[in-house]
Amino acid sequence: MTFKSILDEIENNLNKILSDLFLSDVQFSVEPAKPGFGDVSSNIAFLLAKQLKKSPQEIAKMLSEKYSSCRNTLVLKSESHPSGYLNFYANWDNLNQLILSESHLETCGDVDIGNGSTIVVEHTSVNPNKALHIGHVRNIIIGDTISRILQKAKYKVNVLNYIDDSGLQVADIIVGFTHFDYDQEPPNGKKFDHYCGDNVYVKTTEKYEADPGLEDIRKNVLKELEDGDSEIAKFADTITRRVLAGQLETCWNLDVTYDCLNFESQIIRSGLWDKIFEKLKEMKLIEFENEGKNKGCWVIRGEGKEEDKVIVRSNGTATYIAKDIPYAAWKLGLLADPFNYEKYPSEQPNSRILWQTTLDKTNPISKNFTGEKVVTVIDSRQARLQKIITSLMGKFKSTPDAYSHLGYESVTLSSETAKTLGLDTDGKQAQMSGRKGLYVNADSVYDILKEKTKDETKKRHPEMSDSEIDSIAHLVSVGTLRYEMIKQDLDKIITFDLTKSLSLEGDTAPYIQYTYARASRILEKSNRTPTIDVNFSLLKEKHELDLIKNIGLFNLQVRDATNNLSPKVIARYCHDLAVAFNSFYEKSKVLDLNNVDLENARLCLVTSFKIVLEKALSLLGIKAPDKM
RNA sequence: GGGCCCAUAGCUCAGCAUGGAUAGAGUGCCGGACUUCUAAUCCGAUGGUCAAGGGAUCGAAGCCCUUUGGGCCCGCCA
Repeated sequence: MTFKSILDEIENNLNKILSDLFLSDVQFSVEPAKPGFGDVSSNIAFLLAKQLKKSPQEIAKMLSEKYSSCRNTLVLKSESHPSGYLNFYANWDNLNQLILSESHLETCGDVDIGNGSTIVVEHTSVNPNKALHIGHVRNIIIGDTISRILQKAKYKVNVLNYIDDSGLQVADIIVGFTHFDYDQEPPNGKKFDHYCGDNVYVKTTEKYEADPGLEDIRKNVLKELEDGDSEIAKFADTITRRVLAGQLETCWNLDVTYDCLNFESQIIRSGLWDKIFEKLKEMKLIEFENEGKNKGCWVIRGEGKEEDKVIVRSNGTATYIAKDIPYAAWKLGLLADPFNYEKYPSEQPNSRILWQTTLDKTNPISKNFTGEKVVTVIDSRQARLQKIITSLMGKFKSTPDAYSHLGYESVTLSSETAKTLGLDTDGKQAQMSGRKGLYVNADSVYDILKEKTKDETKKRHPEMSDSEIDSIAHLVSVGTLRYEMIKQDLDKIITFDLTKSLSLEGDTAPYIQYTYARASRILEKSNRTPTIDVNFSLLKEKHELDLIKNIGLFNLQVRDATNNLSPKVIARYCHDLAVAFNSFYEKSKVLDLNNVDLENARLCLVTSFKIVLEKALSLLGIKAPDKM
């Protein structure tokens, strides 16, 4: 137990007081207090004001008096504030010990919300015809962070990446290769995914605009992609897998890994659609139109004033959204699994095994990557389609919230950055576009950051070896990028600027990582093995207690982040922890105090801080170096 | 025409779910702190009609309604 212990103690006591007063069903809050108002606050007096026909202040006073006779181990005293709040002061001698010894446990920060149940997180899912750009990175980092948090909350998480290898975007580069003779080997050793995106895709789509007659070729290729035996499909398969390899390299470099890759082409060929189509008809979730503009189509009725959505065209083929329905149902385990599984040919960096679906029956391995719940990370431009899927899944499964769409706003380019890419936006931010070549690649951003952080590290540590500098710069670059993508709320647009967005100061990962390095140095120089057998009551300075309090809030933050599927909660927590430590660092010396007991106690605090920050950062996929 | 999201300090954002105390950070600008456990740091100063208007409430940045400004979505494309 952690800081939550004192909250629980207070809540229990208040409930007891309420029942003694024959009051019940009051949903009062017990929360960490704002600075200057003790350690814990409750709004209970406000809520009772009407019922008791007294002012909140009077009630708080009355409750505070009653509280003093409650059994307490963690509360020193309660106090009524003139505003009406009931504030509590912690017995820090006891609470210090509780929090700091807890922090050494492997389970520190764990909350049991998932209870071991399975949950699918699908993210990334980028068309395999181009390299990942900074907009995709937001999706990837949100998805990866959420899956780490859910794991901490005791879910068994299956991370999926959906590979749309039979769509229009893939058809476009295939047309480029087959009709415009693009070389299959990129020039000057360019990464294959970059080459396909920057050269083949952009240039091919330019040609469509110049010659509308090419549209037929494109349609034909698209059709052949769905037929697994066609030469085009086989060729496309080799191309998309090479692009995918490049994309995965980018993800792995950012410490993002997966459990399984699901290929759209295989979903199409598996016949899952036919099964779900029958089910939709049976359950009368779709209707056949006999007249009107959608005559001859199967549609889902729009709610209210919304338009009907065509699912099956009048020529009998399924639309884009229709392809998503069987996949969503498969993720929830609602369909018999038509796939076998094989290991992906390359290994992931953290040795997590990556599987991929296959329809090859020669060496059948079955696996289960479905989940009782599903979180699909897609940007909010897809909200409408995702709403339809969510509602359908709610009807298939008894638990209506089993499927959820985690939406987020897009990443746009600042006008300055757009200008460097050759687009004058008249001072406005610009939407990225893979087709128009208007984007900033993830790999380039990483490279820029790496150079920058290398320079910074060299400046500070001229004595370091190149490999040491390289590994620090890698951790800091990845951290910076990941933190930048996660620190604000999902519904805020991120305007990416090549210079401004890559700051290493202030509310950034390097700030937090630097704090970690400071702690590491203290422990290193102390030449002592950390121990928790110390006199905790020696820690009583305000900034010490503040740091301890922050350390004790870890599991509450994990709970908050999980319940709200909100990764930024953890980002803010890491930042708060670092701020608290820096304040401690400035004001309290740890070493050379000529006071062994105090030194031991402070070393214990530094150790706890380091352990908890490391765990919290790991939820963000960020590692901190011991020196930087 | 219908739907979703955003609006808080010069700029970028927390706080809003669950109304209550003094609306917080970062950044910028100005000033200060390296002979010290690492200055990618810290301290101070500056900076706010919480977009506007209305409503319910003892009490609103937060809840409800309206308006304005901005972004996005609404194809038998994917």
